[in-house]
Amino acid sequence: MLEVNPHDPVPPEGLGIAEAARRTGVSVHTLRYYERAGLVITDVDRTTGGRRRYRQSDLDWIKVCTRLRDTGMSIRDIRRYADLVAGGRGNEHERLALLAAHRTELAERMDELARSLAMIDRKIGIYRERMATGDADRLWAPETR
Amino acid sequence: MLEVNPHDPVPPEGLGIAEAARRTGVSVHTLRYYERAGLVITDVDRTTGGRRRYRQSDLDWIKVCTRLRDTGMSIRDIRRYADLVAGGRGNEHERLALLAAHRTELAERMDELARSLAMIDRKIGIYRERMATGDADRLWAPETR
DNA sequence: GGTTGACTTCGAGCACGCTCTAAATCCTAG
DNA sequence: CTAGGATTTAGAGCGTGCTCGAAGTCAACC
Repeated sequence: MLEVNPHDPVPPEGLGIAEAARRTGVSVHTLRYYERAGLVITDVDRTTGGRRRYRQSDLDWIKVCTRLRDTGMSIRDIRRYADLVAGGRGNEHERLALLAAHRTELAERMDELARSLAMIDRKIGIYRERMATGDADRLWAPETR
Repeated sequence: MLEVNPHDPVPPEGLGIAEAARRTGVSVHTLRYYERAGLVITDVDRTTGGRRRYRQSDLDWIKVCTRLRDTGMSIRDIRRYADLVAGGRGNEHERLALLAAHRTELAERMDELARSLAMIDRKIGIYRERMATGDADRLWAPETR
C-alpha cells in the first residue's frame, strides 16, 4: 500500500480520497458531496480506472471552501463564490461583494447572539436570585419561568 | 365576528389561534407544531367544538418559548425546559443547569463567530489590497482566492 | 337554514447539509 | 493470479424546524 503520512507533501501521482479527506478535515462523503455541489472547481484528476487523485492545489481550494463553510457560509454561496473564482480574473468586485455581504450577515448574527446572551443571562440571574432568597416557589411570573 | 384588537386584553373566552399567532409572533402552523412538540405545557383550552382558545397565560408561556427559540435553543431543549417547568417547584437547579448549558453554548458560538468574522475580514482585506494595487490577476495563492 | 371563513388533524413536503447504502469496480499486496 | 480493501455511482435517509395541503368540522352572520 502507498504509505503517505499526513504531513508528507502530496506525491506526484496525487492522493486517494481517504487521505484527501483526512487532510481537509471532512469525510469522504462530504468531499464527494462538495464536488457534486459544484464547489470543487479545480477539476480533480482521475486515474484511468476513475478514482480521484487529489493534488495539493485541489486540497488548497477545498480548504478555502471548508474555511468559508466554517464561517457559516451556505453551500449555495460558496458555490457562487467558486463560480466566480472559476470565471477567472475580472470579477473581483463581485467576489468582494459576496464576501462583504457574508460579513454583514455574520455581524448581524453576532449582534443577535449578543442579545440572546444578554437575555439568557437575565433569565439565569432571575433564577439565581430566586433560589438564593428561597423564593423559588413563590415567583411565577411568566418572565421568570 | 369577534373583533379583537392586537393590544386589547385577552377576553374571558380566550382568543382564536389566528390572533394568538399574531400576538406571539409565530404562524398558526408553528403554534400547532409547538403544541405537538410538547412545548405548550399550559394545556390550551378548547371549545366544545374542539377549537383552541388561548388565554393570556398561554400566550405568556408561548412567548417564553419563542424567546428561548430566538436565542437559538433547540426545540428539544425547550421541550426539556418545559417539562421541568411543568414538573413544578423543586427542580430549579435542573432548569438553571439547562439554561447555563445553553449560555455556555451561546458563548462558544459567539467566539466562533468572532473568529469567522476575523477570517472573513482578513480575506476581504486581501481582496481590497489586491484590487487597490492592481494585483488582481497576479496573486493566485490559494490563501487569497 | 345556508354561506363563508376560521379552524381541526394527520401526514406529506421542503431546505439544508450532510451521511449512508448497495452493488459494482479498481488496484495493490502477497 | 487472487483476495480483500479502497473507491465509484446514484440515490435514499436523516435531523431540524418549520410549512403546507387535503378533507372535514365548526361557528358567526345573514
